[in-house]
Amino acid sequence: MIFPTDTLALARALIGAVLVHEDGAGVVSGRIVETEGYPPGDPACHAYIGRTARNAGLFAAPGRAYVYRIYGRYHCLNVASEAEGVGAGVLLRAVEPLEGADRMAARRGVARRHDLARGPGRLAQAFGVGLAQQGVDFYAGGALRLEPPRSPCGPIGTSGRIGLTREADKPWRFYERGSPFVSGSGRMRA
DNA sequence: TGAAAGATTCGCT
DNA sequence: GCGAATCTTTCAG
Repeated sequence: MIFPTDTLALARALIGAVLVHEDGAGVVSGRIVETEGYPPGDPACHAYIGRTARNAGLFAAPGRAYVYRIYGRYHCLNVASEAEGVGAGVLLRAVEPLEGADRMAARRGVARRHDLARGPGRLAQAFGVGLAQQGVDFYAGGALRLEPPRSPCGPIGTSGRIGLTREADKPWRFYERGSPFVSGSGRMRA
């Protein structure tokens, strides 16, 4: 497999990789610029409390999609990692739109390119990803898939994770330095 | 059966 | 920059 199974290694490797989603109307794709890792045993990980109906996707084989609803309004897209039966994954937080930016804008209702997929909920909405994509294999080359970086990515930075109330200080957030598409500046929370 | 918390976003001040 | 919206899942009694 071109992507590692170790959670944090995967989170880093995904920076610069390309997320592609083909739906009935066309292709949307984007270059991943921000991720967060949720390793096994992490108190902030959904799987930490044990396997439930909701987080079962995290226990799937590496490379499977785990989609969950947050705050009742939005979806977040994750990639399962480690091994089947282990609850861990990587959250995709932001991408730089490549193809289909106009379709993202239509779905999101915004015109500014850097606002199309900056943030987990926005990313899922822009790509048209929802619970229907639960358990999809990113490595199988299907409608929803991950592709290797098309161009060398810039320097990668790390920081504490965003939006968490526990373990937020762990440096398990990865992002491309200097990219205007990361959600880091301007919307950090304590 | 009831109550609280959560990996967020949008809108108004 | 700060506070509200919104609903599913999970924990407690």
